Amino acid sequence: MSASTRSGPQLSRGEFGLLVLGLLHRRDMYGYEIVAELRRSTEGAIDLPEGTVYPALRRLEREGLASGYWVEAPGAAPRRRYYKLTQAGEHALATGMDDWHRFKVAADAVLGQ
Amino acid sequence: MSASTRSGPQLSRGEFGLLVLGLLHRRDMYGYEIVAELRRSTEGAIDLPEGTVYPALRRLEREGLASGYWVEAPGAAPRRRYYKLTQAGEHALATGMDDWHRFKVAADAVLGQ
DNA sequence: TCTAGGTACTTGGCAAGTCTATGTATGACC
DNA sequence: GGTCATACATAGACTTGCCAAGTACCTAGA
Repeated sequence: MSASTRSGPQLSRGEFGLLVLGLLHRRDMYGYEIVAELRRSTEGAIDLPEGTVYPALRRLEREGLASGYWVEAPGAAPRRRYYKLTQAGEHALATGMDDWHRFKVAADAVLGQ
Repeated sequence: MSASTRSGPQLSRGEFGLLVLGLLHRRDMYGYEIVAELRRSTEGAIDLPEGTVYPALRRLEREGLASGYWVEAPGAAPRRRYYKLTQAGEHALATGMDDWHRFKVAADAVLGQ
């Protein structure tokens, strides 16, 4: 045997899920919009493909952190699946931001700022 | 098709590899020492099990970012496999820290600091 | 002497997340 | 009619992270 007892989650897995939670905290959004908004607001620094975002949204929904609903788009564009943070999602966001902050500080310490 | 051309790596992939590179930049280290040092210097915020660190070291070596060498331990303790950053490793560290910094800023912007 | 615990590395295998690529469908524009 | 943008979906590959277990040796203590 080896390795002591481990504690909380190690981040870096589901980090993108946290970002999505952060966006949904502002307002309800749909997948395609999230991709665009992420790219826009980070000036391309974070550029997640649809193949990452859609599964992430389904994950969040499956885990009860967000709930989705269909909205017919104006005109006759493709309908959109909007997602809304649940209360559990708000809580997970708070916890996740805490973890993120601790991780950031720790990583910076290791990397020499 | 969709989603424009993607650019560099998205970080959060190989983030732990970056931390290891950061440690090796200070001085040559061996696996068990890295586990302990990471835990110590981050006050437990980053606590990687051996099952994560040893494979990571092998990965770095396979990719030419670090080179390993055996050292007989003083006394008659188990021998240690030390790792040293290669030039490519130093370069990858610099690039990785750049990416990390950009990611951090972008993520904080999304999360509202 | 027997046991426990620390050091140190290794490996198998699963679970999960990410990304590429591709597909569907629609409407707008030229 | 062809192209582009919107919008969602998913299969499959790849990578990572981690648990769990094992090997081997040494020291300390009962």
